[in-house]
Order: sequence, then C-alpha cells, then structure tokens
Amino acid sequence: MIIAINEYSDVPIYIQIRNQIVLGISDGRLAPGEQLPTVRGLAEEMGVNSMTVNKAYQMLKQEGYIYTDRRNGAKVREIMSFSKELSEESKELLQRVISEAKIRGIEKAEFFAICQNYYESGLKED
Amino acid sequence: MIIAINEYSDVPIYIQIRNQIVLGISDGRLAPGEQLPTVRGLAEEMGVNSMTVNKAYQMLKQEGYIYTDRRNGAKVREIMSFSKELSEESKELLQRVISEAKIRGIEKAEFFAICQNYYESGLKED
DNA sequence: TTTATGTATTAATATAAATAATACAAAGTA
DNA sequence: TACTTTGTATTATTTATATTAATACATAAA
Repeated sequence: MIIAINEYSDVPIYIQIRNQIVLGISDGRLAPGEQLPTVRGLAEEMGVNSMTVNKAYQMLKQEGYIYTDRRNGAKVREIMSFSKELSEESKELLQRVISEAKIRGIEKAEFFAICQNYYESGLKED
Repeated sequence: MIIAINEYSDVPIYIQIRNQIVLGISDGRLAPGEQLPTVRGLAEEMGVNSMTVNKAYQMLKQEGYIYTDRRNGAKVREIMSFSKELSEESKELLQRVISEAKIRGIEKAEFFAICQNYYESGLKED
C-alpha cells in the first residue's frame, strides 16, 4: 500500500501515517494478518526518520490495529476487539463536520449521500 | 453562550474556541448578527490570554463566520457565502470517521442514526 | 477627553515534532 | 558461533508552534 504524506499539512507526519494505515485497513487494501513494511524500510521509502514511523506504529499498536514482535515486524491484527461504538474523538469530529455542513446549507440527504460513498469505498471484491 | 475548553486536550485553545463558536452558530445558540464577547472579556472569563482569543476571532473572520470592527466588536455574519460543498478538511475528517466506524463494525444505518442526531440538534424552536 | 473596541508588535516561555546517531534484545540464518 | 534484521530504547539537537505577557495604536462613541 502506498502511503503518501502531505508535507504542508499541519497534521504531524506520524499521525498522517497512522491515519493512512487505518484507512487502508478499513477499505481492504490492508488485509487482516498482512505484513506491514518495516520501520526502517518505510522510513527510507518515505524519506522520514525511522523514529517517526516507529511512533506511528506505536500508536497503531496501542489502539489495537496492529501488533508487532521484534522478529517478524508489524502485522495487521486479525481480530480487533473494539466496542461497537464510535470513539469519543470520532464523535467530536463528526459533530464538527456536521455543524459545518449545516452552516453551508447542505441538506441531510445530501450529506448522507456523501457518507454513502465513503462507506462503500473498498468493498468491491470482483 | 458558554465556551468551555478542555485544558488537557491537545487541540490548541484558539482552535477549541473557534470550534465552539462554529458549533454555536450551527445549532442556533449564536444567531446571525449576534454580538460576540469582546476579545478581552472572553479572555478574562476563560482565564486565557487575550491574544489567544484574538487568534480564534482572526480565524473565524478569515473563514467568513464573523466580522469585526474596531468600534463594535465581533458579530456573527448575517449572510455567509459558502459553497454548498464540504470543505476539503471536512471531507478528510469524515472519511477518517467513517473508516473507523467500519472497522468497528458499525453498520451504515447505525451511523446514519448518529448523524441524524447531530443534524437535528438545535433545531427545536418551541 | 475618556473609554472600549480590535489590532499590531516584540519578547519570552513551554511544548511537541522531527531528526540524528547509537545501542540493545530477540530470533532466525549462514 | 557470527551475522543479520526486526522492533525498541536512549539521548541530544533543531525546528516550529502555542501561549503568555506587556505595551501601544487607530477608531469612534460617549
């Protein structure tokens, strides 16, 4: 999976890496159990420091998306035991997005159509 | 309107202030044309520096949510000329939220129900 | 003249991100 | 045994940003 970062974004690089990998897991580009690039490998490929990548992996591990061992590197977890609820952070983000949508006069149906697109991306398996 | 900040959040204070005000506009707690607290007044009330509040107002002004003049302070804009589209930032946030919802096994209908709640908050006028 | 408004300026402090250079533990391989 | 590759730990440095602080200015109403 290609991980592209925006160097002009004010989102820290390690957060961008983390976000991209979560996105990859959600749309199927990263399969359960799949091997992730090594810390050093990804760092070199992206042109960033390996500690920056390590920080992203630490975060993903702590959140339960991946696991690591010293020998075999990092892999996507096969079984993720999340509560079937949005995280508090997600709720706050969603509220913000919807508040701005409302101010811009975007109707609910319109908004749902946008969500639908994101929800369905990556599901096609033919 | 009460503006409460979370001092433990890693979201900068001026961004939190900005977000709260946008939220207030979207749910009707802040009416079009309504007078906002003065920079110094809000700063004292919140126990932060006035330049921090000023930074939030600058951002809101630049985004088109409010206007200011030296004499009358800051007010919510009566007419906001936004495009009827989500901002790029909102789209990215929404994609992130939905990717995490999918990983957690939250069905689309469930997700829409959550959105519905946020969409309808603040509309009751009786 | 006084007052209250947003704004501008300059400095200082604190925090965090990112890089850099090494080193360590673990476990497979030659 | 020796070597290699993995994630991880450590320490230091640089850079950028947030926040506070203390003043000062322009404006316009009272």
